[in-house]
Amino acid sequence: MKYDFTSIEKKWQKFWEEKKVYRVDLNNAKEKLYCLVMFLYPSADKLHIGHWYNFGPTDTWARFKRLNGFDVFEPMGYDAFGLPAENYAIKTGVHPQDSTDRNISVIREQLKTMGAMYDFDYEVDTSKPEYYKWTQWVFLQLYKKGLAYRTNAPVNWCPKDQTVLANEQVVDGLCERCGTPVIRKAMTQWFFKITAYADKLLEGLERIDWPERTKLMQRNWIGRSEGVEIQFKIQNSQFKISVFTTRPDTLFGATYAVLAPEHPLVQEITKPEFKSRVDEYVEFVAHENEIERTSTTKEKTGIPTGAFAINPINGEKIPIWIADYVLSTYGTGAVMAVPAHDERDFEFATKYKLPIRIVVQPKVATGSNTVAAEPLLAAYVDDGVAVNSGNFTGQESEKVWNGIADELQKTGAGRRKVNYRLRDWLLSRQRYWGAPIPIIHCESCGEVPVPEKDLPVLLPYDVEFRPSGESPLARSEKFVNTACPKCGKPAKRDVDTMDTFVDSSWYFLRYLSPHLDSAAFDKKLVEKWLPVDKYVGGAEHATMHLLYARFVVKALQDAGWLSFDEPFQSLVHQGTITNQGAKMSKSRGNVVNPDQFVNGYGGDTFRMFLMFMGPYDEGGDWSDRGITGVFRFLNKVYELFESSKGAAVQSKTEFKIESLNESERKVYRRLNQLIKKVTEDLEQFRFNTAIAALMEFMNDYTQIAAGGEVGREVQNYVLQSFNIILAPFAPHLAEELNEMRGGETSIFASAKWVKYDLYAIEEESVTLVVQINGKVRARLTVPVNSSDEEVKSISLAEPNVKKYLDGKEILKAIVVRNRLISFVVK
RNA sequence: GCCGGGGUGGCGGAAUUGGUAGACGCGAAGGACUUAAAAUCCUUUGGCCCCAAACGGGCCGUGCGGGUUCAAGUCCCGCCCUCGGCACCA
Repeated sequence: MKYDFTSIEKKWQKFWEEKKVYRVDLNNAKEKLYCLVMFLYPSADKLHIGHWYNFGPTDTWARFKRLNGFDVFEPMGYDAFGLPAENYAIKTGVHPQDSTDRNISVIREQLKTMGAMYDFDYEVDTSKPEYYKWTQWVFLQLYKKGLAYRTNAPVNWCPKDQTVLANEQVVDGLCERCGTPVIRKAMTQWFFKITAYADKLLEGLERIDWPERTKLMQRNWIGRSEGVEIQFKIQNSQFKISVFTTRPDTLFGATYAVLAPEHPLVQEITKPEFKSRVDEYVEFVAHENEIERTSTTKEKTGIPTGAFAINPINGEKIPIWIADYVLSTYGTGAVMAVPAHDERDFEFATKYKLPIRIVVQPKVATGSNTVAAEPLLAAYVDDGVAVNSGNFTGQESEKVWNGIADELQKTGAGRRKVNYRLRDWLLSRQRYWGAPIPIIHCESCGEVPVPEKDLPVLLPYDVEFRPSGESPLARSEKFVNTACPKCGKPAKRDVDTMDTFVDSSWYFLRYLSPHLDSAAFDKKLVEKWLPVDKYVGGAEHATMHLLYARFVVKALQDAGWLSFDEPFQSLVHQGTITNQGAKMSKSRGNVVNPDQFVNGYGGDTFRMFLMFMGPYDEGGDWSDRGITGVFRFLNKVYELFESSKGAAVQSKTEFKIESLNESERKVYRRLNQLIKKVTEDLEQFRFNTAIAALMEFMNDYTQIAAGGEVGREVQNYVLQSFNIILAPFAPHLAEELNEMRGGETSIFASAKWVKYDLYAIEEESVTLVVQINGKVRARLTVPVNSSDEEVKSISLAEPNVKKYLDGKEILKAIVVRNRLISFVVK
């Protein structure tokens, strides 16, 4: 019989589903293990290679854990709300709900061909009222804690599509869909106060097992910086400007101050004779688009206001400018400019001929490190010794930093302050396909949250969702008009929907009880199963989903709903699979469809090939070259089992190595080495080397066994063990082979991972090299753990060694046990 | 510009963390089986060289240039290329 992967895979998929092999008793599990992949975005009706690459290997790890006795919960679901479905609808007229439902039913069938342990009774679908009712509930919990608020803020606006865009839809300042430069527009928007958790989000990173680079990205994104907020009085004015600086030690070097053009004080302080030019400039900046405004290569522009600020440290009068390089959204929206010690200020001061004063000199002023007298060629931004700094002159930067901060604090002109780069999370979308925000606006009561008993606020099906600049829901009279829950008078619903990242920031809580209709999640189960033990997904979510989910969990903990504050204890990123160097995407037309490989080689071969390609976290450029290697391997395995059909499934599991003949001993040793290798590699997601080891073993085993010296008992033991360690990689095939050998149930229900015999692993002899002055001159085979003296005398007897030692004096001989001997000669 | 990952045969990639570079697989070449092809199996396969030949020996070789060491893909210094993230965050 040939390896008929098509019927084998169908057969076992059906078996698993019917027998509910992967059903976990969530309440009574003893060794819980929650293994999670980032759920699917069903914007297209097909899985692509990236999904397989994410899900397949993760399932292999999960199966490995299951065989090791864990109660593994491995769910799958759909992140079904979102723009792609809506855009598709706008283009084709197919309602997003219809296209999403259709896509999901196709995808679900495709998922089954992967042979993962998903229990489809535990699916979640974020676009279903039974799910988003609880997304709305989550919103209300945050709202109650004062963590959701509405305010007027600048958002990304695409003038062509007449719609607001999510940040992630703005690529290099352009609208992702039509390529039009995005502009900023002030609109009243909903925010989550994620900045209130900045320090907690930083602190939590210390306690979780995540890739360092991901933690670093989050740290950078949060961007904590310690500094001082300093008040500058304004000459002849009751106003003050407040600036944030991380370099109070350079305060004596401040030669001007700058406000962001949007700063509220601009209108107040501008001198009448400067007003028309200032207004003109503010108008000009407002019309700059995102690329122009944020480009670092663009020349900075600015204009004086005619007003002057008083430097609180020395009473000096400095001009106040407005300039586009100061952001209104960070710190106080105003800076003190120290051109000698800040690159941006230096560039600006040089351009506008503003004074530059050196107040820090390098500690050791030697060579190129010397800061020469003016004119400076570049800003000196490092620490050093203060100069031109009043009483502080001569002190080191750090001392000056604290000295000036203390003095400002004493005089009330400043205070130490921590600032963050992180902004609050803008969660409202003027879009149709999302969860409605459960808020009602009442003329007499104002903003009123929808009472929890009235959830869900249903998303109406029959809505004109083509974009026109206002929320599509605003056009649905039926939706908008309601009664105020407080006073009963006519009121209007909030017409915005939530960012899909809200949906995905709590779904891992819902999986355990997806059909529960009395709560968002089953508290008892969540306490038992969370945090997620292993979370696997793309690194592109490092500063979005992975940050949002951490925030929501922390907020829910503070609201008393959870007892833990980190959702994902351990995180792994799969690498990205590219095609001809570019990310696979529909718009590039370079998406590779996995079906052709599933049909041509089978799901087992395909998932195994993806694991064999290279290190899991590196991904790589797609090529199907090599898939035949894995296919051949599985064929060989199949044929080997086929040829020994009828051998007992129950076999001896341990042998005394002394009682075996030479071939058997070799096989037994190789097998135990293999088990050790695969066990260690799987633990660390090193699938490629584990598979290479499986192949090596097969090669060696068939060769040794061909000698005919390997007895039946040992053969049985080898097949039995080999099949178990193969099972996580090729689950369908393993089931079939197990059945061939008389197994009566699923191998995943009956078998246990094989323990290796440390004693059996040790080799009897090793090959070691002889080096003379660093060059390899001979290789010898000696008994393992031979003594240094033995090794030395054996190597000295080698002809080639003799040749090179002839007439030389041995200065040193270094022996590395079981590795090498190295002679140093003269 | 800043931060992080990575450069190893024709290709995907191994290498116990300083100790036999190129495991495993693909591809290629030659051979066996076959009327033929496919499939399968066997042999060879980093480059150059010495020898009549060897399953013998030598030299070079892990992006480039230096260094440390008995020994460097691995450590140090200085560059180049590439991928990812951030990008006027004061």
